[in-house]
Amino acid sequence: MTPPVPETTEPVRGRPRNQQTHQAILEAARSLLNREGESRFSIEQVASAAGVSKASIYRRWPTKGALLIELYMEGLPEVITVDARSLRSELKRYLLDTVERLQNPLWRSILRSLVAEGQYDPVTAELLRERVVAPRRAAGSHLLQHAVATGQIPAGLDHELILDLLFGPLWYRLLFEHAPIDNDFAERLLRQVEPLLFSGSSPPPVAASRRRR
Amino acid sequence: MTPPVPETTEPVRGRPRNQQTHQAILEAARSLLNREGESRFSIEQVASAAGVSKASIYRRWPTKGALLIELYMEGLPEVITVDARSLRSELKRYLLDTVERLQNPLWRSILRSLVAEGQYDPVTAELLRERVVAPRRAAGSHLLQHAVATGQIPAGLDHELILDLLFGPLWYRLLFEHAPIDNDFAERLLRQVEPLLFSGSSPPPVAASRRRR
Amino acid sequence: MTPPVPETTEPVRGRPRNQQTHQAILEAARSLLNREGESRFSIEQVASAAGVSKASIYRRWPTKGALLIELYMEGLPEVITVDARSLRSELKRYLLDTVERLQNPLWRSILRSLVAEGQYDPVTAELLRERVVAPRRAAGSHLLQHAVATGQIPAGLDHELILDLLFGPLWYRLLFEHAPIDNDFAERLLRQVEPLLFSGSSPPPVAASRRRR
Amino acid sequence: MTPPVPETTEPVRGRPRNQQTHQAILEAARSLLNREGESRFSIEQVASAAGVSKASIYRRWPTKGALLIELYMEGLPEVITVDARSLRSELKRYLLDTVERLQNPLWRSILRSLVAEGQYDPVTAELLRERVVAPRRAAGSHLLQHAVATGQIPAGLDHELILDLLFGPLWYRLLFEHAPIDNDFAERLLRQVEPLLFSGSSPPPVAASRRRR
DNA sequence: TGATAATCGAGACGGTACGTCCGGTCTTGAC
DNA sequence: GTCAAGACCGGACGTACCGTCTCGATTATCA
Repeated sequence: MTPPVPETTEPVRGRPRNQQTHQAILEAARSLLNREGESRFSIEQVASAAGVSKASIYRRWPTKGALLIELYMEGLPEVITVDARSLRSELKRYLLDTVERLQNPLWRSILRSLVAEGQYDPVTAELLRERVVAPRRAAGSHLLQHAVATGQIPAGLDHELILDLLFGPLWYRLLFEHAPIDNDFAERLLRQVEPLLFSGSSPPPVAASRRRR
Repeated sequence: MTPPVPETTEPVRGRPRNQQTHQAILEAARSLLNREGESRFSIEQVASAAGVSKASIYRRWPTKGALLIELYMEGLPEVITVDARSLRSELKRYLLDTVERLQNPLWRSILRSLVAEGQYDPVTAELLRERVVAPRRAAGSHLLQHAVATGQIPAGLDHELILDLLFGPLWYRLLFEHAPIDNDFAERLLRQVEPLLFSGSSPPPVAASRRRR
Repeated sequence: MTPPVPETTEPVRGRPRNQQTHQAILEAARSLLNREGESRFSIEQVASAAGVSKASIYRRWPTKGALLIELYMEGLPEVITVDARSLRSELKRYLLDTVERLQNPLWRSILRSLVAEGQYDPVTAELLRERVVAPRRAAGSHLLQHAVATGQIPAGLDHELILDLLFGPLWYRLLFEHAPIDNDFAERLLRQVEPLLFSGSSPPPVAASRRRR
Repeated sequence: MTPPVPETTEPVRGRPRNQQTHQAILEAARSLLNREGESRFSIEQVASAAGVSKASIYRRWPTKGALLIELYMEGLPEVITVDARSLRSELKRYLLDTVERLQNPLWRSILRSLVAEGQYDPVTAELLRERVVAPRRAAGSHLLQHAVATGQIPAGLDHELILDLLFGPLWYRLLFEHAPIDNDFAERLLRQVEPLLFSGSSPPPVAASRRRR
């Protein structure tokens, strides 16, 4: 998706792909996923709901997982502009955004289907790591490094583990639904994780965070 | 789970279930799951591998998920004796045990299949919550409450969230395999979460984290 | 059924068969067959409808066909008293009796199920010939022979073929239902077959038959 | 049946059916039926013997009965050219042809399976009447009418009943196998039925049988 | 009074078949 | 080369019956 190099628009031989077909497929897939949990998400149903041949789907996406990933990407902001100046506010912003997206049944359905698919299909599993898990972790990692560089947090923290603590609970609640994913959850999650970041040996920089409340 | 009281053991009408059949099914299921990720886990294959009719499986487990849950339960210690005297050592023990179990491909396969199944089948989802998620959370919750009562940790901690922080990362790594689940992970997880519990240096813990409330 | 030799009532060891069970099975079978054509006639359903175990059925009747035959026999008069004095009146009586029985859905259902079963199961096929087809043909044959002896019909007629002409059309209409089996049918059948019998070289004995109309 | 007019041959959408698959199914079905009476005729076995998926069979024939009917039709001459000039010779030709076909175990097997199936499945029953029973009766009826028109047989005969007398005995012997269906049978059947048609010695037939009406 | 034995209901058991759904691939004619 | 349509094989689904079997309980005859 969104290749960095513009790839010299290779001259496209034969009939060009119909953009309407493309959209119809995505639209149908979305509407099927919206009927959350109501039976398995199948290519067959997408095709018939979109009035499209199965081949037209497989031509575009080699795998159910790939289609799901595309739907997932669509729901994300084009560019993730990270204001790395304040770690605290960035974390908060990220969590609240995520929580908001996860209120949407479609979004939840996409992610849950992706995880389900990924447990059996290694290709989807790889996509899931590459496109969903890794980028988020990379962004988080970058944020933490920058915060170290700017003295917001001490060096020597276990960044990997901190990212697990941030993302783990979100997936946990998404997949098992033992408890809601809402703003309250986001705030309590932050409140738990923050002390791990700003608990420097010397007086922790509590001031800034307080002002923001 | 499996109530200790025999509940008036109703008089066994009809031909009793064959324990060998029962074991053959479980055995076959285990061996199929062991060939991790290699195609979907299907009742059909379990039946044929066990030399058993499909009906004999459906007679015992109404659902693929129910069978998986049984396999999951088998791998657990009958009674979870929690030595609640020391929260710190109990947490460590629990995490190391869990990590060890998760080294086993079969165990991982069972849990991953369960999650996958649970994303589509509401019955399995419910089983998953009831038999897998809830008991663990209950035990953890009990542990924390006892630790409060014995003054090991301050009152007023956000137990729910702490449990999310403990279990979330485990599932996160299990399902996405972006990083290993090993003793090192367990120790680092503990090292991160402990300060949230034992925040103050000496017994009665009052700290920055509490002030923030 | 009804063995000619009384067979010395062998001493019956063990618990005797329950006559109520016996009747319950037959009753249930009848009621299932009465719901004509509504799904296959299965031992399983008979057992459950009769509140009886399948074993109790198989103990009495080795085969679905055997059970059906028993139901068939039940619908017949104990003794078939043939008044062989007048072939003409006997034929008429037989046909009208048969037609009347075939008005009964249960009776039709039994015979149709028997034929269906007999096409696949050689044991039922044999039963069908022995118990249903052969006795009727034997009676008819006997009747014809007596009529020859008493000079009612000429010698040298093709008895076998005449029996085929009498019974064939009945089964034909029963199995394909292209036309009803009613009194009109019986009378027209008789009217066609009679000339084949009473078409002696010399004036046929028309008088008697006319008076009966 | 298979109307001569091509009925605007709708433009064949999608991948056309594979004629080899089609033939493989019919071939497998035939070979299974040839192993006469050896177990029930099942779609499952046809599929596996033909190396074809069950779906490919159900796509073509909605019902076991429909497949059997197709096999039945295949064994018939495309067009039934009836030389109506001589009723006597036509009847003889028809009966001898039929008898010859019924010597073939496959043919017998098809018809017997069809009858069995038709006793339980109303759809097959209807097909059986429409495709097997009715056309033959229609042809016979037409023959008789023509014979009346050309003065070969008297008007006023009971055509329906005569057809029952011709076809009934054939089915009767086919289904119960109490006696063979051979040329001798055909000839004796004819010999019995003919007098009913050509009752008078010379052309314009008026006879005892007519007076009885 | 027991021992023996066939019955009873319930229901488990391995099989076979049912008819449907989906996965991914392939094959048409039309564009 | 794409498109819709839809055929194709394979595999799984969950259900229904088949005829046999194995239980504990019951009910008779024989010793």
